[in-house]
Amino acid sequence: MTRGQTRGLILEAALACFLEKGIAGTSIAEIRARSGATTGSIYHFFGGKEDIALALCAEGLTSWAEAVRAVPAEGTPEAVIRAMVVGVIDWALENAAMHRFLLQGEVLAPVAARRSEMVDVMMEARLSQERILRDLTARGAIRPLAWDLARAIILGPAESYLKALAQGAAAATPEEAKRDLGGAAWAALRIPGADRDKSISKVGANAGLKRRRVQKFDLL
Amino acid sequence: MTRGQTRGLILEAALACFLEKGIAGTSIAEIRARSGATTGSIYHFFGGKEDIALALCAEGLTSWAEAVRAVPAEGTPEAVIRAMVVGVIDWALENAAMHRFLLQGEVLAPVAARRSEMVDVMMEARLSQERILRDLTARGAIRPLAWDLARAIILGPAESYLKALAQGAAAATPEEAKRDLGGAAWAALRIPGADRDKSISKVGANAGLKRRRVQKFDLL
Amino acid sequence: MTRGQTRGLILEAALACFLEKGIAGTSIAEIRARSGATTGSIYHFFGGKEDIALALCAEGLTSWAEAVRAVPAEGTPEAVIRAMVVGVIDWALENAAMHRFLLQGEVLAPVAARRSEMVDVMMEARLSQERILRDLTARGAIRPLAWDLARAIILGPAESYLKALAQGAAAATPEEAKRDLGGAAWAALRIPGADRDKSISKVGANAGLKRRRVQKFDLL
Amino acid sequence: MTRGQTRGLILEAALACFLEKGIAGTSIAEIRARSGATTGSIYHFFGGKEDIALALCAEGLTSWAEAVRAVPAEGTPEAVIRAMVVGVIDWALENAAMHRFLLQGEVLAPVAARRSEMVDVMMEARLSQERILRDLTARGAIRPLAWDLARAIILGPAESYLKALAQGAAAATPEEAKRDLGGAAWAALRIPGADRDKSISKVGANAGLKRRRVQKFDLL
DNA sequence: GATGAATGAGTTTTCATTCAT
DNA sequence: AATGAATGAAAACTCATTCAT
Repeated sequence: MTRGQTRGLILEAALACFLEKGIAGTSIAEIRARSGATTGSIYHFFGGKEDIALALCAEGLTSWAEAVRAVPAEGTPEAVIRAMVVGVIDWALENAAMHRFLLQGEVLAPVAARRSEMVDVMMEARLSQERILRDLTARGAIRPLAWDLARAIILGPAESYLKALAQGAAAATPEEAKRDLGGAAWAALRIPGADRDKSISKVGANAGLKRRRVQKFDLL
Repeated sequence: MTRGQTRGLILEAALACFLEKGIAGTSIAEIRARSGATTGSIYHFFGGKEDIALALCAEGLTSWAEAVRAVPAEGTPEAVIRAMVVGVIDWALENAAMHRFLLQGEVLAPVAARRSEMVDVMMEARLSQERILRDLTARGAIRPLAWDLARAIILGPAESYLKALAQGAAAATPEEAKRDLGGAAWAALRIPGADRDKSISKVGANAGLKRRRVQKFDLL
Repeated sequence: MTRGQTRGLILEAALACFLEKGIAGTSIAEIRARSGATTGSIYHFFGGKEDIALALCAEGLTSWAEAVRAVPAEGTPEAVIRAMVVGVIDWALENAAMHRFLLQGEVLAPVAARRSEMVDVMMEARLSQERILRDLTARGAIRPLAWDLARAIILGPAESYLKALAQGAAAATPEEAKRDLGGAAWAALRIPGADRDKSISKVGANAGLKRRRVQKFDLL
Repeated sequence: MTRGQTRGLILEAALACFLEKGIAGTSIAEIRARSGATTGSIYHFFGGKEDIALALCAEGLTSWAEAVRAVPAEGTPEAVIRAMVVGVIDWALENAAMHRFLLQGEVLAPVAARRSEMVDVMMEARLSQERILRDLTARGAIRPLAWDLARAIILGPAESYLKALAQGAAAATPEEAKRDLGGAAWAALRIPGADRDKSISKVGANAGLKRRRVQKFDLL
């Protein structure tokens, strides 16, 4: 094994295996064979299969959180809502393997339980979504809905579509999805009579935003 | 073991185990311990672990399909859309464990492979959803979207909410969710200028409805 | 494997292996080979290697405790002291393998930690020794020594001899040892001028005997 | 790692590990963790685990042999016997860890097999004990007992006491033990009617001392 | 129907040891 | 001297499944 890259090869191979057969369905031997690493090396770098999954998870969640935080919060309300939908879909397309890995139900629960740094990363990402939505609501730019329902309305359809896409069961192209699901989210949240072009110059002060405790997480 | 209920206890225990650790992550020994049945009993009633999962799956899918088909297809377009959302949420709340079980990625593929009658049950349920949406589209009652996108817009938010609810991370009550997510779905799909009260008397002929190939399945 | 005797065969084989190579030095594979049982059977009956050792230990300690309690506490003081020495040596000779097993330092510590029933068994055995010695002391039949020193004086030499015997390094025969070590113990504890033939009819009331806490154990 | 003390740290850590879990039960990784040294360092200084044990053993045996040889063989028989008991207890108290290490059954056999110079060291030490006892016996100063029984009578109780002490189960203080176990040994070996003060001026010629084959070794 | 001992292949994990840096 | 990645054989352990009772 070429020195210094073993750890990465193991993670790469493990991700591929986990996607094909699930974590529980993958054996260390398969990871070993696929990565070219030896048994000893795998246990040199990781505590075991679950630890590999956790490492992948940390990597994926960090990347996802960055993407979430990178969603622009400025522009018209419609642009902001659409950007959220586009952000999710783009990240999932660019990180297809990781996205499917994180969707595997068995993945996130152990992370929340064991890796508190990861919990913080996710909290922060969700907070940035919450901040945007609460601000739009406060400014009367979208309908006054419970924050988690607004989030479900914006991101739920995207996730539904992405799941179908991952399974090869999607009829619409990603471009159509971004356009139509973004449009649908805006249509669902906009206030019919309101001005349409009040652009947001800067997200207002987060005054009164209280961090509610959220114990478990999902990407969407 | 009290006579005649062993089989049920095994299914119950298996469902709980599968939810906690996934099918592959659950061992027969765990089902044995949780159900109080003996190894021999389990193999008396079932062919093995996968067979138990299949039995659970068949039970769940049948119940789900009934719920889907029971959604009234008559009334105003808005009422129909809202009924779809309410139907999903109600079924999931009444069958919480089964709902989460069927959402596990590893569940449905083996069913599709082994139990062709289950595939028919699922196809028929999905077809009934598709039929309704295509009909609404054809009549100009909702926006003309790809069928899978329309489905994602209606059911995606509900699923998102249900996930949060199952994790204890939902702020809104089920009643709020049904009302607001139903409303959002309708707002997203309705055609702004159209008459609002054209009620559907009967779902039109399935004319032109072509059964597209769907390789994998998801409830939502 | 003939039904119903597997567990015993495993214990038997394990004892032989442990004596030859120590617990840590014995592999499950060796126990499997020697017992004729399969890996699965070993894990069916025991939790692992340490659990087998614990089971052996429990067996051995119970047998030892019975032997200790069976030592007659009546007769002349000299006879009582000699009986203690003889009791230890006889038990060790009759249970040679178990005796050597229990002498392996690694054995007793985990037992004390994990099996409280065993701790009770040993406490009781030691208590019966303590009772006898305290009674002799109280009656002025032996020198007034700390109870643990009296015990060391009586049983220490026997244990020393038995260790040498187990290693094939003993020059004296067991008969000589019982006679001479019994005699030595009596010579060491008797009070020179005292009557020699005050026979004990019955061990006196255990008045004032307070059970001191003893946390760790050794056979002798 | 501070220069020049790595080797010592490794030995120290290894001794602690060996005492806790035995040699076979200790892994190089544990010694590494406990010593703070790296795998490479350990193999730089030692050939492997057994080599570390051997080094410890050599160190301990040399110290023990010196203590044994330092026991004064002159004075009254009683003083000589008492000095043997005191010598053993004092050495064990000053070298508590090493004492317990050398008592572990698995320790001495490999040494005897691999390090012939160590065998000589041990033989010589035992020989010096044997010489004293044979001389006392020959002069009629103590009872005529098999040499190994005399040794057991003198050192067995001390060892019994030391074991209890190491386990925290000893009631008597070391001072009491030295006094009372020394006294007991003398009481057990003295010849009742004999003169009490025949002091030994010099250990007699080793006339007739035949070196018996001793296959295995024990400190006591 | 029910029981739980028995099976043995497969999987996970440990560990002494080597070696390039 | 020191480091820690890499190795791979050996050991520990799991588990679905069979079967005599």
